[in-house]
Amino acid sequence: MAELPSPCRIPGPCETCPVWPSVLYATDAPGARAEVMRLRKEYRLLRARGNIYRAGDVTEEIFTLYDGWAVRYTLLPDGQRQILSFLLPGDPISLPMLLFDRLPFSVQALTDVSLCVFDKVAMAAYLHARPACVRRLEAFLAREAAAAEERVTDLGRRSAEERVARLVLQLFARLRRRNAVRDRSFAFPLRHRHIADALGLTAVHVGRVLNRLRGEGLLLLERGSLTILDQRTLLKIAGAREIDLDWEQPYLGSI
Amino acid sequence: MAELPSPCRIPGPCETCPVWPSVLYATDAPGARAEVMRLRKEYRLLRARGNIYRAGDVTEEIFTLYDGWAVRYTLLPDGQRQILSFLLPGDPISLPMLLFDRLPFSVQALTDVSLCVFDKVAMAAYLHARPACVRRLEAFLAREAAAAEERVTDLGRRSAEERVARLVLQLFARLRRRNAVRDRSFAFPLRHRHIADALGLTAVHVGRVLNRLRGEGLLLLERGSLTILDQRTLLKIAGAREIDLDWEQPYLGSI
DNA sequence: CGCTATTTTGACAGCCGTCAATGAACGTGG
DNA sequence: CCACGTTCATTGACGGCTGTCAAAATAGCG
Repeated sequence: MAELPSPCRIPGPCETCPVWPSVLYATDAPGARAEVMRLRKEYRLLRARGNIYRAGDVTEEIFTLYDGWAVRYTLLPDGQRQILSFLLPGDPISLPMLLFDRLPFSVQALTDVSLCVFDKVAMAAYLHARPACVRRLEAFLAREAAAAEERVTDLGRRSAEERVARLVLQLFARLRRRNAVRDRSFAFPLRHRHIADALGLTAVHVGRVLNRLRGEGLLLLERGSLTILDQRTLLKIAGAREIDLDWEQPYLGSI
Repeated sequence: MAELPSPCRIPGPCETCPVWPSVLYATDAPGARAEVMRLRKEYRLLRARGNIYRAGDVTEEIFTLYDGWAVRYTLLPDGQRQILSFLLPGDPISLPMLLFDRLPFSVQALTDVSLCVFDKVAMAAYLHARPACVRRLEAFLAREAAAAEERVTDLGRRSAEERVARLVLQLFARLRRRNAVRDRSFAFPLRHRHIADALGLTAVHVGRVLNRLRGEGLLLLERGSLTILDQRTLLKIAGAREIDLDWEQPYLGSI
Protein backbone atom coordinates (compact mmCIF):
# COMPACT_ATOMS: atom_id res chain seq x y z
CA MET A 1 0.00 0.00 0.00
CA ALA A 2 2.98 2.29 0.34
CA GLU A 3 6.69 2.58 -0.14
CA LEU A 4 7.58 5.03 2.54
CA PRO A 5 10.74 5.80 4.37
CA SER A 6 9.72 3.75 7.36
CA PRO A 7 10.87 3.96 10.94
CA CYS A 8 9.46 0.49 11.56
CA ARG A 9 10.95 -2.84 10.74
CA ILE A 10 10.20 -4.44 7.39
CA PRO A 11 9.16 -8.08 7.56
CA GLY A 12 11.84 -10.46 6.38
CA PRO A 13 11.38 -14.17 5.70
CA CYS A 14 9.36 -16.05 8.31
CA GLU A 15 12.41 -18.27 8.86
CA THR A 16 14.00 -15.47 10.87
CA CYS A 17 10.83 -13.82 12.18
CA PRO A 18 11.38 -12.36 15.63
CA VAL A 19 7.70 -12.48 16.61
CA TRP A 20 7.23 -16.07 15.48
CA PRO A 21 6.95 -17.50 18.98
CA SER A 22 3.85 -15.46 19.76
CA VAL A 23 2.18 -15.86 16.42
CA LEU A 24 -1.07 -17.71 15.87
CA TYR A 25 0.07 -20.06 13.14
CA ALA A 26 3.34 -21.10 14.73
CA THR A 27 3.95 -24.79 15.34
CA ASP A 28 6.96 -26.84 16.31
CA ALA A 29 6.72 -28.83 13.09
CA PRO A 30 9.88 -28.68 10.99
CA GLY A 31 9.30 -26.57 7.93
CA ALA A 32 6.40 -24.74 9.50
CA ARG A 33 8.07 -21.38 8.97
CA ALA A 34 8.69 -22.13 5.33
CA GLU A 35 5.10 -23.15 4.83
CA VAL A 36 3.83 -19.96 6.43
CA MET A 37 6.26 -18.01 4.30
CA ARG A 38 4.64 -19.48 1.20
CA LEU A 39 1.25 -18.58 2.64
CA ARG A 40 2.22 -14.95 3.09
CA LYS A 41 0.97 -12.88 0.20
CA GLU A 42 2.98 -9.76 0.91
CA TYR A 43 3.76 -7.24 3.54
CA ARG A 44 2.40 -3.78 3.90
CA LEU A 45 3.55 -0.54 5.47
CA LEU A 46 1.20 2.06 6.89
CA ARG A 47 1.68 5.47 8.34
CA ALA A 48 0.41 6.29 11.79
CA ARG A 49 -3.35 6.89 11.64
CA GLY A 50 -3.69 4.74 8.55
CA ASN A 51 -6.75 2.52 8.43
CA ILE A 52 -6.06 -1.19 8.60
CA TYR A 53 -9.67 -2.28 8.71
CA ARG A 54 -12.95 -0.42 8.76
CA ALA A 55 -15.96 -1.76 10.66
CA GLY A 56 -18.36 -3.53 8.33
CA ASP A 57 -15.97 -3.90 5.41
CA VAL A 58 -15.67 -7.25 3.69
CA THR A 59 -12.10 -8.40 3.36
CA GLU A 60 -10.41 -11.49 2.00
CA GLU A 61 -7.24 -10.84 3.93
CA ILE A 62 -5.99 -11.34 7.42
CA PHE A 63 -3.01 -9.58 8.93
CA THR A 64 -0.37 -10.09 11.51
CA LEU A 65 1.07 -6.96 13.02
CA TYR A 66 4.80 -7.18 12.48
CA ASP A 67 6.05 -3.90 13.91
CA GLY A 68 4.48 -0.87 15.52
CA TRP A 69 1.29 -0.39 17.52
CA ALA A 70 -2.30 -0.47 16.32
CA VAL A 71 -5.62 0.19 17.99
CA ARG A 72 -8.89 -1.67 17.72
CA TYR A 73 -11.99 0.44 18.42
CA THR A 74 -15.64 1.09 17.78
CA LEU A 75 -17.23 4.40 16.95
CA LEU A 76 -20.56 5.36 18.47
CA PRO A 77 -23.20 7.25 16.53
CA ASP A 78 -22.38 10.44 18.44
CA GLY A 79 -18.73 10.20 17.48
CA GLN A 80 -17.41 8.86 20.74
CA ARG A 81 -14.75 6.20 20.46
CA GLN A 82 -14.28 3.11 22.59
CA ILE A 83 -10.91 1.47 22.21
CA LEU A 84 -11.23 -2.30 22.59
CA SER A 85 -7.56 -3.20 22.63
CA PHE A 86 -4.08 -2.12 21.71
CA LEU A 87 -2.31 -4.38 19.25
CA LEU A 88 1.41 -5.04 19.57
CA PRO A 89 3.93 -6.77 17.31
CA GLY A 90 2.99 -10.39 16.72
CA ASP A 91 -0.72 -9.84 17.37
CA PRO A 92 -3.28 -11.00 14.84
CA ILE A 93 -5.45 -8.24 13.36
CA SER A 94 -7.76 -9.62 14.32
CA LEU A 95 -8.72 -13.22 14.81
CA PRO A 96 -12.46 -13.09 14.23
CA MET A 97 -11.66 -11.93 10.70
CA LEU A 98 -10.83 -15.59 10.08
CA LEU A 99 -14.35 -16.58 10.96
CA PHE A 100 -16.55 -13.75 9.78
CA ASP A 101 -16.78 -11.63 6.70
CA ARG A 102 -17.54 -8.41 8.53
CA LEU A 103 -16.53 -7.25 11.95
CA PRO A 104 -18.10 -4.66 14.22
CA PHE A 105 -14.91 -2.75 14.98
CA SER A 106 -12.19 -0.86 13.15
CA VAL A 107 -8.43 -1.13 13.34
CA GLN A 108 -6.08 1.78 12.87
CA ALA A 109 -2.32 2.18 12.92
CA LEU A 110 -1.23 4.06 16.00
CA THR A 111 2.39 4.37 14.96
CA ASP A 112 3.86 3.58 11.60
CA VAL A 113 3.31 -0.15 11.24
CA SER A 114 4.24 -3.07 9.08
CA LEU A 115 1.87 -5.96 8.46
CA CYS A 116 2.18 -9.46 7.08
CA VAL A 117 -0.72 -10.16 4.77
CA PHE A 118 -2.33 -13.56 4.32
CA ASP A 119 -5.27 -14.77 2.32
CA LYS A 120 -8.04 -15.35 4.81
CA VAL A 121 -9.36 -18.57 3.28
CA ALA A 122 -5.92 -20.06 2.75
CA MET A 123 -4.93 -19.26 6.31
CA ALA A 124 -8.16 -20.75 7.68
CA ALA A 125 -7.51 -23.92 5.70
CA TYR A 126 -3.92 -24.07 6.92
CA LEU A 127 -4.95 -23.69 10.53
CA HIS A 128 -7.87 -26.09 10.42
CA ALA A 129 -5.69 -28.77 8.87
CA ARG A 130 -3.45 -28.74 11.94
CA PRO A 131 -4.88 -29.77 15.30
CA ALA A 132 -2.18 -27.85 17.11
CA CYS A 133 -3.16 -24.70 15.24
CA VAL A 134 -6.83 -25.25 15.95
CA ARG A 135 -6.12 -25.45 19.65
CA ARG A 136 -3.96 -22.37 19.40
CA LEU A 137 -6.70 -20.51 17.56
CA GLU A 138 -9.24 -21.51 20.18
CA ALA A 139 -6.92 -20.41 22.94
CA PHE A 140 -6.38 -17.06 21.22
CA LEU A 141 -10.10 -16.52 20.91
CA ALA A 142 -10.70 -17.51 24.51
CA ARG A 143 -7.96 -15.17 25.71
CA GLU A 144 -9.42 -12.35 23.67
CA ALA A 145 -12.72 -12.89 25.44
CA ALA A 146 -11.00 -13.10 28.81
CA ALA A 147 -9.11 -9.88 28.13
CA ALA A 148 -12.32 -8.11 27.18
CA GLU A 149 -13.95 -9.31 30.37
CA GLU A 150 -11.03 -8.02 32.39
CA ARG A 151 -11.68 -4.68 30.79
CA VAL A 152 -15.36 -4.93 31.62
CA THR A 153 -14.39 -5.37 35.25
CA ASP A 154 -12.04 -2.42 35.02
CA LEU A 155 -14.69 -0.11 33.65
CA GLY A 156 -17.45 -1.43 35.83
CA ARG A 157 -15.83 -1.53 39.21
CA ARG A 158 -12.45 0.16 39.36
CA SER A 159 -11.43 3.79 39.83
CA ALA A 160 -9.63 5.84 37.21
CA GLU A 161 -6.35 5.44 39.06
CA GLU A 162 -6.71 1.67 39.22
CA ARG A 163 -7.58 1.50 35.55
CA VAL A 164 -4.57 3.52 34.46
CA ALA A 165 -2.22 1.52 36.66
CA ARG A 166 -3.57 -1.72 35.27
CA LEU A 167 -3.30 -0.61 31.67
CA VAL A 168 0.27 0.56 32.11
CA LEU A 169 1.28 -2.67 33.84
CA GLN A 170 -0.47 -4.79 31.24
CA LEU A 171 1.37 -3.06 28.44
CA PHE A 172 4.56 -3.45 30.43
CA ALA A 173 3.99 -7.20 30.72
CA ARG A 174 3.04 -7.64 27.08
CA LEU A 175 6.04 -5.68 25.84
CA ARG A 176 8.43 -7.48 28.14
CA ARG A 177 7.21 -10.75 26.65
CA ARG A 178 8.25 -9.26 23.30
CA ASN A 179 11.65 -8.15 24.53
CA ALA A 180 10.62 -4.56 23.96
CA VAL A 181 11.44 -3.43 27.51
CA ARG A 182 14.88 -2.21 28.42
CA ASP A 183 15.59 -1.50 32.03
CA ARG A 184 11.93 -0.94 32.96
CA SER A 185 11.46 1.51 30.11
CA PHE A 186 9.59 1.06 26.87
CA ALA A 187 8.38 3.07 23.90
CA PHE A 188 4.95 4.45 24.70
CA PRO A 189 3.18 6.06 21.75
CA LEU A 190 -0.21 6.44 23.45
CA ARG A 191 -1.71 9.91 23.84
CA HIS A 192 -3.90 10.71 26.82
CA ARG A 193 -6.82 10.47 24.44
CA HIS A 194 -6.01 6.83 23.65
CA ILE A 195 -5.82 5.88 27.29
CA ALA A 196 -9.05 7.73 27.95
CA ASP A 197 -10.91 6.05 25.10
CA ALA A 198 -9.70 2.65 26.26
CA LEU A 199 -10.58 3.16 29.92
CA GLY A 200 -13.85 5.04 29.67
CA LEU A 201 -12.38 8.33 30.86
CA THR A 202 -11.59 11.72 29.37
CA ALA A 203 -8.17 12.83 28.24
CA VAL A 204 -8.17 15.62 30.81
CA HIS A 205 -8.80 13.25 33.65
CA VAL A 206 -6.20 10.79 32.38
CA GLY A 207 -3.74 13.64 32.49
CA ARG A 208 -4.60 14.32 36.11
CA VAL A 209 -4.24 10.66 37.06
CA LEU A 210 -0.90 10.33 35.28
CA ASN A 211 0.34 13.47 37.01
CA ARG A 212 -0.58 12.01 40.37
CA LEU A 213 1.18 8.73 39.60
CA ARG A 214 4.18 10.66 38.35
CA GLY A 215 4.15 12.94 41.38
CA GLU A 216 4.25 9.93 43.68
CA GLY A 217 7.29 8.64 41.83
CA LEU A 218 5.58 5.54 40.49
CA LEU A 219 6.31 6.10 36.83
CA LEU A 220 8.04 8.39 34.38
CA LEU A 221 6.46 9.40 31.10
CA GLU A 222 8.27 11.63 28.67
CA ARG A 223 9.18 11.87 25.05
CA GLY A 224 7.20 8.82 24.07
CA SER A 225 8.84 6.58 26.61
CA LEU A 226 7.42 5.17 29.82
CA THR A 227 9.44 3.94 32.78
CA ILE A 228 8.07 1.87 35.64
CA LEU A 229 9.72 3.34 38.72
CA ASP A 230 7.82 1.61 41.50
CA GLN A 231 6.24 -1.56 40.25
CA ARG A 232 5.34 -2.74 43.73
CA THR A 233 3.16 0.25 44.49
CA LEU A 234 1.66 0.24 41.03
CA LEU A 235 0.69 -3.39 41.47
CA LYS A 236 -0.89 -2.56 44.79
CA ILE A 237 -2.93 0.21 43.17
CA ALA A 238 -3.87 -2.17 40.37
CA GLY A 239 -5.03 -4.67 42.96
CA ALA A 240 -3.16 -7.45 41.24
CA ARG A 241 -0.16 -9.69 41.25
CA GLU A 242 2.20 -9.33 38.34
CA ILE A 243 0.98 -12.52 36.73
CA ASP A 244 -2.64 -11.43 36.88
CA LEU A 245 -1.96 -8.70 34.37
CA ASP A 246 -0.12 -10.82 31.84
CA TRP A 247 -3.08 -12.16 29.98
CA GLU A 248 -0.90 -13.39 27.15
CA GLN A 249 0.64 -16.01 29.35
CA PRO A 250 -0.29 -19.59 28.45
CA TYR A 251 -2.41 -19.06 31.58
CA LEU A 252 -4.49 -21.14 33.83
CA GLY A 253 -3.09 -24.43 32.65
CA SER A 254 -4.18 -24.95 29.09
CA ILE A 255 -5.03 -28.51 28.19
CA MET B 1 -26.41 -32.44 43.33
CA ALA B 2 -29.90 -32.56 44.73
CA GLU B 3 -33.29 -34.17 44.35
CA LEU B 4 -35.53 -31.27 45.09
CA PRO B 5 -39.04 -30.44 44.21
CA SER B 6 -38.00 -28.34 41.25
CA PRO B 7 -39.86 -25.55 39.50
CA CYS B 8 -37.54 -25.93 36.51
CA ARG B 9 -37.66 -28.44 33.72
CA ILE B 10 -35.76 -31.70 34.06
CA PRO B 11 -33.63 -32.65 31.05
CA GLY B 12 -35.08 -35.45 29.01
CA PRO B 13 -33.32 -37.34 26.23
CA CYS B 14 -31.34 -35.18 23.79
CA GLU B 15 -33.54 -36.56 21.01
CA THR B 16 -36.33 -34.27 22.14
CA CYS B 17 -34.22 -31.46 23.60
CA PRO B 18 -35.91 -28.10 23.11
CA VAL B 19 -32.68 -26.10 23.32
CA TRP B 20 -30.83 -28.32 20.86
CA PRO B 21 -30.82 -25.79 18.02
CA SER B 22 -28.79 -23.29 20.03
CA VAL B 23 -26.44 -25.77 21.60
CA LEU B 24 -22.71 -25.91 20.90
CA TYR B 25 -22.44 -29.55 19.94
CA ALA B 26 -25.45 -29.67 17.64
CA THR B 27 -24.91 -30.79 14.06
CA ASP B 28 -27.22 -31.75 11.23
CA ALA B 29 -25.70 -35.21 11.07
CA PRO B 30 -28.23 -38.00 11.57
CA GLY B 31 -27.75 -39.62 14.93
CA ALA B 32 -26.03 -36.58 16.35
CA ARG B 33 -28.55 -36.28 19.15
CA ALA B 34 -28.13 -39.90 20.10
CA GLU B 35 -24.37 -39.53 20.18
CA VAL B 36 -24.58 -36.50 22.42
CA MET B 37 -27.03 -38.37 24.61
CA ARG B 38 -24.41 -41.08 25.12
CA LEU B 39 -21.89 -38.37 25.91
CA ARG B 40 -24.07 -36.88 28.63
CA LYS B 41 -23.02 -38.15 32.02
CA GLU B 42 -26.01 -36.97 33.97
CA TYR B 43 -28.12 -33.98 34.73
CA ARG B 44 -28.08 -31.89 37.84
CA LEU B 45 -30.51 -29.63 39.64
CA LEU B 46 -29.49 -26.64 41.69
CA ARG B 47 -31.35 -24.21 43.85
CA ALA B 48 -31.14 -20.50 43.19
CA ARG B 49 -27.84 -19.15 44.53
CA GLY B 50 -26.20 -22.55 44.19
CA ASN B 51 -22.61 -22.51 42.95
CA ILE B 52 -22.07 -24.05 39.54
CA TYR B 53 -18.39 -23.19 39.27
CA ARG B 54 -16.00 -21.34 41.51
CA ALA B 55 -13.16 -19.25 40.06
CA GLY B 56 -9.89 -21.14 40.11
CA ASP B 57 -11.38 -24.59 40.68
CA VAL B 58 -10.20 -27.48 38.55
CA THR B 59 -13.05 -29.39 36.98
CA GLU B 60 -13.33 -32.33 34.64
CA GLU B 61 -16.87 -31.45 33.67
CA ILE B 62 -18.57 -29.05 31.36
CA PHE B 63 -22.21 -28.05 31.56
CA THR B 64 -24.99 -26.90 29.36
CA LEU B 65 -27.65 -24.85 31.06
CA TYR B 66 -30.92 -26.63 30.38
CA ASP B 67 -33.43 -24.52 32.28
CA GLY B 68 -33.31 -21.44 34.47
CA TRP B 69 -30.94 -18.48 34.56
CA ALA B 70 -27.35 -18.37 35.76
CA VAL B 71 -24.85 -15.58 36.23
CA ARG B 72 -21.15 -15.46 35.41
CA TYR B 73 -19.13 -13.03 37.51
CA THR B 74 -15.83 -12.12 39.12
CA LEU B 75 -15.29 -11.01 42.68
CA LEU B 76 -12.83 -8.25 43.44
CA PRO B 77 -10.61 -8.30 46.50
CA ASP B 78 -12.79 -5.69 48.18
CA GLY B 79 -15.88 -7.80 47.70
CA GLN B 80 -17.34 -5.96 44.75
CA ARG B 81 -18.86 -8.10 42.07
CA GLN B 82 -18.73 -7.65 38.31
CA ILE B 83 -21.23 -9.72 36.41
CA LEU B 84 -19.78 -10.77 33.05
CA SER B 85 -22.89 -12.29 31.51
CA PHE B 86 -26.25 -13.79 32.19
CA LEU B 87 -26.65 -17.38 31.04
CA LEU B 88 -29.92 -18.58 29.57
CA PRO B 89 -31.24 -22.03 28.64
CA GLY B 90 -29.06 -23.65 26.00
CA ASP B 91 -25.95 -21.67 26.91
CA PRO B 92 -22.69 -23.46 27.61
CA ILE B 93 -21.28 -22.92 31.13
CA SER B 94 -18.89 -21.91 29.97
CA LEU B 95 -16.96 -22.55 26.82
CA PRO B 96 -13.40 -21.79 27.94
CA MET B 97 -13.78 -24.63 30.42
CA LEU B 98 -13.25 -26.86 27.40
CA LEU B 99 -9.84 -25.35 26.85
CA PHE B 100 -8.50 -24.52 30.28
CA ASP B 101 -8.34 -26.27 33.61
CA ARG B 102 -9.09 -23.18 35.65
CA LEU B 103 -11.11 -20.12 34.86
CA PRO B 104 -10.96 -16.63 36.34
CA PHE B 105 -14.69 -16.27 36.98
CA SER B 106 -17.44 -18.00 38.92
CA VAL B 107 -20.87 -19.17 37.83
CA GLN B 108 -23.90 -19.22 40.08
CA ALA B 109 -27.50 -20.23 39.65
CA LEU B 110 -29.75 -17.22 39.59
CA THR B 111 -32.97 -19.17 39.64
CA ASP B 112 -33.41 -22.87 40.25
CA VAL B 113 -31.60 -24.45 37.32
CA SER B 114 -31.06 -27.77 35.62
CA LEU B 115 -27.78 -28.63 33.91
CA CYS B 116 -26.66 -31.29 31.49
CA VAL B 117 -23.27 -32.61 32.55
CA PHE B 118 -20.58 -33.79 30.16
CA ASP B 119 -17.07 -35.02 30.64
CA LYS B 120 -14.81 -32.22 29.53
CA VAL B 121 -12.23 -34.33 27.74
CA ALA B 122 -14.80 -36.51 26.02
CA MET B 123 -16.70 -33.47 24.84
CA ALA B 124 -13.52 -31.81 23.57
CA ALA B 125 -12.67 -34.96 21.64
CA TYR B 126 -16.18 -35.16 20.21
CA LEU B 127 -16.09 -31.56 19.06
CA HIS B 128 -12.58 -31.65 17.63
CA ALA B 129 -13.41 -34.75 15.61
CA ARG B 130 -16.11 -32.82 13.76
CA PRO B 131 -15.12 -29.88 11.59
CA ALA B 132 -18.62 -28.45 11.84
CA CYS B 133 -18.37 -28.48 15.62
CA VAL B 134 -14.94 -26.90 15.56
CA ARG B 135 -16.29 -24.04 13.49
CA ARG B 136 -19.24 -23.76 15.84
CA LEU B 137 -16.96 -23.70 18.85
CA GLU B 138 -14.81 -21.03 17.27
CA ALA B 139 -17.88 -18.97 16.46
CA PHE B 140 -19.13 -19.32 20.03
CA LEU B 141 -15.80 -18.14 21.40
CA ALA B 142 -15.66 -15.24 18.98
CA ARG B 143 -19.20 -14.20 19.86
CA GLU B 144 -18.37 -14.37 23.54
CA ALA B 145 -15.51 -11.97 22.92
CA ALA B 146 -17.71 -9.72 20.81
CA ALA B 147 -20.37 -9.66 23.51
CA ALA B 148 -17.79 -8.73 26.13
CA GLU B 149 -16.54 -5.92 23.92
CA GLU B 150 -20.08 -4.65 23.49
CA ARG B 151 -20.24 -4.49 27.25
CA VAL B 152 -16.92 -2.67 27.38
CA THR B 153 -18.41 -0.04 25.09
CA ASP B 154 -21.50 0.16 27.26
CA LEU B 155 -19.53 0.74 30.44
CA GLY B 156 -16.99 3.02 28.84
CA ARG B 157 -19.13 5.35 26.84
CA ARG B 158 -22.84 5.03 27.54
CA SER B 159 -25.07 6.53 30.23
CA ALA B 160 -26.87 4.49 32.85
CA GLU B 161 -30.15 4.84 30.98
CA GLU B 162 -28.61 3.62 27.74
CA ARG B 163 -27.00 0.68 29.49
CA VAL B 164 -30.21 -0.45 31.13
CA ALA B 165 -32.19 -0.11 27.92
CA ARG B 166 -29.59 -2.15 26.05
CA LEU B 167 -29.48 -4.90 28.65
CA VAL B 168 -33.24 -5.23 28.73
CA LEU B 169 -33.47 -5.33 24.94
CA GLN B 170 -30.64 -7.83 24.70
CA LEU B 171 -32.34 -10.18 27.12
CA PHE B 172 -35.56 -9.66 25.21
CA ALA B 173 -33.87 -10.69 21.97
CA ARG B 174 -32.13 -13.68 23.49
CA LEU B 175 -35.28 -14.95 25.17
CA ARG B 176 -37.36 -14.47 22.06
CA ARG B 177 -34.88 -16.63 20.20
CA ARG B 178 -35.63 -19.28 22.83
CA ASN B 179 -39.39 -18.89 22.52
CA ALA B 180 -39.51 -17.64 26.09
CA VAL B 181 -41.35 -14.42 25.24
CA ARG B 182 -45.10 -14.27 25.15
CA ASP B 183 -46.71 -11.11 23.94
CA ARG B 184 -43.72 -8.87 24.73
CA SER B 185 -43.49 -10.23 28.28
CA PHE B 186 -40.98 -12.59 29.77
CA ALA B 187 -39.91 -13.96 33.13
CA PHE B 188 -37.35 -11.60 34.63
CA PRO B 189 -35.64 -12.92 37.76
CA LEU B 190 -32.96 -10.20 37.95
CA ARG B 191 -32.80 -8.01 41.06
CA HIS B 192 -31.63 -4.42 40.79
CA ARG B 193 -28.38 -5.60 42.26
CA HIS B 194 -27.77 -7.97 39.36
CA ILE B 195 -28.39 -5.28 36.79
CA ALA B 196 -26.14 -2.94 38.71
CA ASP B 197 -23.30 -5.43 38.97
CA ALA B 198 -23.54 -6.16 35.27
CA LEU B 199 -23.63 -2.53 34.17
CA GLY B 200 -21.18 -0.92 36.55
CA LEU B 201 -23.86 0.91 38.52
CA THR B 202 -25.39 0.70 41.98
CA ALA B 203 -28.68 -0.96 42.79
CA VAL B 204 -30.10 2.37 43.97
CA HIS B 205 -29.31 4.06 40.72
CA VAL B 206 -30.66 1.16 38.69
CA GLY B 207 -33.90 1.57 40.60
CA ARG B 208 -34.04 5.23 39.66
CA VAL B 209 -33.39 4.50 36.00
CA LEU B 210 -36.00 1.75 35.90
CA ASN B 211 -38.53 4.05 37.53
CA ARG B 212 -37.88 6.66 34.88
CA LEU B 213 -38.28 4.14 32.05
CA ARG B 214 -41.42 2.86 33.71
CA GLY B 215 -42.74 6.35 34.25
CA GLU B 216 -42.31 7.11 30.57
CA GLY B 217 -44.34 4.04 29.70
CA LEU B 218 -41.47 2.21 28.03
CA LEU B 219 -41.60 -0.97 30.07
CA LEU B 220 -43.45 -2.71 32.85
CA LEU B 221 -41.64 -4.63 35.58
CA GLU B 222 -43.55 -6.41 38.30
CA ARG B 223 -43.76 -9.74 40.03
CA GLY B 224 -40.73 -11.15 38.24
CA SER B 225 -42.03 -10.37 34.80
CA LEU B 226 -40.90 -7.72 32.34
CA THR B 227 -42.97 -6.31 29.51
CA ILE B 228 -41.61 -4.23 26.66
CA LEU B 229 -44.23 -1.54 26.14
CA ASP B 230 -42.45 0.79 23.72
CA GLN B 231 -39.72 -1.01 21.90
CA ARG B 232 -39.20 1.80 19.43
CA THR B 233 -38.31 4.36 22.06
CA LEU B 234 -36.23 1.85 23.99
CA LEU B 235 -34.25 1.12 20.85
CA LYS B 236 -33.72 4.82 20.33
CA ILE B 237 -32.42 5.19 23.87
CA ALA B 238 -30.22 2.17 23.34
CA GLY B 239 -28.84 3.78 20.21
CA ALA B 240 -29.31 0.61 18.23
CA ARG B 241 -31.34 -1.23 15.71
CA GLU B 242 -33.05 -4.35 16.89
CA ILE B 243 -30.58 -6.62 15.15
CA ASP B 244 -27.60 -4.89 16.77
CA LEU B 245 -28.61 -6.19 20.15
CA ASP B 246 -29.10 -9.79 19.15
CA TRP B 247 -25.54 -10.97 19.47
CA GLU B 248 -26.60 -14.59 19.29
CA GLN B 249 -27.62 -14.20 15.68
CA PRO B 250 -25.42 -16.08 13.21
CA TYR B 251 -24.26 -12.53 12.60
CA LEU B 252 -22.04 -10.71 10.24
CA GLY B 253 -22.05 -13.43 7.64
CA SER B 254 -20.12 -16.33 9.03
CA ILE B 255 -17.94 -18.19 6.59
C1' DC C 1 10.53 29.53 13.35
C1' DG C 2 5.71 29.13 13.10
C1' DC C 3 1.99 25.75 13.04
C1' DT C 4 -0.38 22.13 15.11
C1' DA C 5 -1.33 18.75 18.42
C1' DT C 6 -0.97 17.81 23.05
C1' DT C 7 -0.60 18.65 27.84
C1' DT C 8 -1.59 21.22 31.82
C1' DT C 9 -4.38 23.87 34.84
C1' DG C 10 -8.54 25.89 36.97
C1' DA C 11 -13.36 26.59 37.73
C1' DC C 12 -17.51 24.55 37.69
C1' DA C 13 -21.19 21.09 36.79
C1' DG C 14 -23.42 16.69 36.72
C1' DC C 15 -24.00 11.92 36.87
C1' DC C 16 -23.93 8.63 39.82
C1' DG C 17 -22.54 6.81 44.53
C1' DT C 18 -23.28 6.68 49.49
C1' DC C 19 -25.91 6.56 53.43
C1' DA C 20 -30.03 6.06 55.81
C1' DA C 21 -34.78 5.52 56.62
C1' DT C 22 -39.14 3.81 55.17
C1' DG C 23 -42.07 0.69 53.12
C1' DA C 24 -43.37 -3.28 50.28
C1' DA C 25 -43.06 -8.10 49.16
C1' DC C 26 -42.36 -12.62 50.30
C1' DG C 27 -41.63 -16.83 52.84
C1' DT C 28 -41.93 -19.17 57.20
C1' DG C 29 -43.79 -20.85 61.19
C1' DG C 30 -46.99 -20.69 64.80
C1' DC D 1 -54.79 -16.44 59.37
C1' DC D 2 -51.52 -13.71 61.41
C1' DA D 3 -46.75 -12.61 63.38
C1' DC D 4 -42.27 -12.16 62.12
C1' DG D 5 -37.91 -11.82 59.67
C1' DT D 6 -35.58 -11.23 55.61
C1' DT D 7 -34.85 -9.43 51.25
C1' DC D 8 -35.80 -6.02 48.12
C1' DA D 9 -37.52 -1.53 46.36
C1' DT D 10 -38.14 3.29 47.09
C1' DT D 11 -37.01 7.86 48.44
C1' DG D 12 -34.28 11.92 49.94
C1' DA D 13 -30.18 14.36 51.19
C1' DC D 14 -25.67 14.82 50.36
C1' DG D 15 -21.02 14.04 48.45
C1' DG D 16 -17.46 12.89 45.25
C1' DC D 17 -15.39 11.25 41.20
C1' DT D 18 -15.13 12.40 36.83
C1' DG D 19 -16.76 15.35 32.87
C1' DT D 20 -16.96 19.85 30.57
C1' DC D 21 -15.25 24.05 29.10
C1' DA D 22 -11.69 27.16 28.30
C1' DA D 23 -7.29 29.13 28.31
C1' DA D 24 -2.46 28.92 28.68
C1' DA D 25 1.78 26.45 28.28
C1' DT D 26 4.43 23.04 26.09
C1' DA D 27 6.01 19.90 22.82
C1' DG D 28 6.40 18.16 18.36
C1' DC D 29 7.37 18.92 13.55
C1' DG D 30 8.26 20.62 9.02
